[in-house]
Amino acid sequence: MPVEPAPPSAGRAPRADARRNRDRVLEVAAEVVAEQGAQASLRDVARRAGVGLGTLYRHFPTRDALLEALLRRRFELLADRADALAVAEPPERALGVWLHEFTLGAGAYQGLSAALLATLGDPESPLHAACLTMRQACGRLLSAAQRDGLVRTDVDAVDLFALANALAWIADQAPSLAERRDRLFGLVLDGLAPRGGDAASAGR
Amino acid sequence: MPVEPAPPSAGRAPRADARRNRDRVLEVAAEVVAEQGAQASLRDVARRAGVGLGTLYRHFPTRDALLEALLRRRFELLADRADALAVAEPPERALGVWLHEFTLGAGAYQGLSAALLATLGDPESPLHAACLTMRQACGRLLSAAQRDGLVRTDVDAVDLFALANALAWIADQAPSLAERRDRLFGLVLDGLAPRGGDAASAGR
DNA sequence: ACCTGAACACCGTTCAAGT
DNA sequence: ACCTGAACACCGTTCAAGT
Repeated sequence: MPVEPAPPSAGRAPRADARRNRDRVLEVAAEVVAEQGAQASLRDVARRAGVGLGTLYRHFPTRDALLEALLRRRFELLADRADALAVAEPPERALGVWLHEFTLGAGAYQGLSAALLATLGDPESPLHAACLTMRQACGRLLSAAQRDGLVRTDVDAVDLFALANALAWIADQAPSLAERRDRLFGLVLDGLAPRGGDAASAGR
Repeated sequence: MPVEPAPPSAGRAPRADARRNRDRVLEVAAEVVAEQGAQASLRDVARRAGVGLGTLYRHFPTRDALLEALLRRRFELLADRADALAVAEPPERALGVWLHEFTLGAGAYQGLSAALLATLGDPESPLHAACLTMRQACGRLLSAAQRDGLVRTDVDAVDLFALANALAWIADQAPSLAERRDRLFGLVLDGLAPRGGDAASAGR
C-alpha cells in the first residue's frame, strides 16, 4: 500500500516533545487571544510560545482549529448545562437562562461571535462541529418551550444561535454598546413569544 | 503666521488633476468594495485606479473616509426617507419600514454593518457623523411610535441602530443565514412592542 | 516523527523625491 | 499643490532542510 503522509499521531501516542509543544501553544494562545481577540496574530502566538511557526500549523492547521481547542471545554460545559436546566427549570426560563449564558460565552473573546457564526456556513471547520452539539442542546430546550406554547413555532435553533451571536457581536463593537447587551437580550427574548393570533395557550 | 501643512484644497477649488484622481479612486473603490467587501485591499483600489498609493491616502486618509464618500448619497436618501415616511405612514409602520430599508442598506457591502457599528464608539470617524444624521431621523420615527404607545419606552435610536446592523451582520455571515434575515427582522420588531404590563394603550 | 525558519505573496501606512 | 512608489513593519501559509 502507498504510505499516506499520516496526520499527527494517527492512532499512536504522540511524541513527548510534540505534546509539550502543543500544550505550550495552547497556553500562550489563550493569553494572546484574551489580549488581541480571536483574530490575534498566529505568528505572535508561535513567537511567544518559543516555537517555530510550522509547529503551530502542524498542531493547528487553521485558526478555527486553534479556537476550537481553546473553547472545547467551555462548549462541553454549555451543552451539559442545557440538560441540567431542562430538568431544574420550567421550559421558558431554562431556554432564557441558557441563551443568556451562551451569549456571554460568545463574548468571551473579542471577535469570537463573528468566528462562531461564520462557521455555520463552513461544515469543514472544527468550530462548526463544536457548535453543532450546542445547537442540538439548545434545540431540545427550544422544543420544550415550543411544546408548551411559550415560543413561536417558526424559529429554530439556528435562529437562536444567530441572534445570540449577534447580541454578543453588538457588545463587542464598543464599550457603550456592551452596557446595552442585557437589555437588548431581553428585548429579543420577548420577540420569541408567540404573536397575539397564535395558539399561545395550547396547553390550557 | 506659521504656514500650516493645509489639507487638500482648503477653501479653494481643487486642481483639475486632483479632482480627476479623486473621482477615479471613488469609482474604482465602488467596484472593488462591491467585490471584496468593506475590508477590501486599498492597495488594490489604488492599483486598479492607476493611481499612486499616496494619492489614495491623500484624498481618503482612512478607510472610513473612503467608505463615507461611497455611502454619503445613500445615507442622505435614507435620512430623507424617514421624514417622508413620517408623513405618509402611521408611526408604527413608518418605523418598521424605515428600519427594514436601513437593514437592507447596511448589508449593501459585505462587512459594512461591522464598519458602521464599530464607528459608534469612534467619534473621529467620518462614518460616525454620517450615521448620526440617520440616527436622528430614526429617532424622530421612534419618538412618534413611542408617543402612541406602540413601542416600549426603554429603547432609543442607538438600540435600533445596533439591532438593525446586527441583523445585516447575521445575513452577512452565510447565504443560509441571509434567507432568515427578514423573518428575524420581524421577530426583533415584535420585541419592540410594549410588554403586557406596560401602558400600551396610553393614547386611548 | 517532528521541528525550524526562510521564502513567498500579500497587507497598511508613511514620506522623500519628484513635477 | 499634488503625485509617485520605495521603504518599513507587519501578516498568513508553505515547505525544504534539519534532528
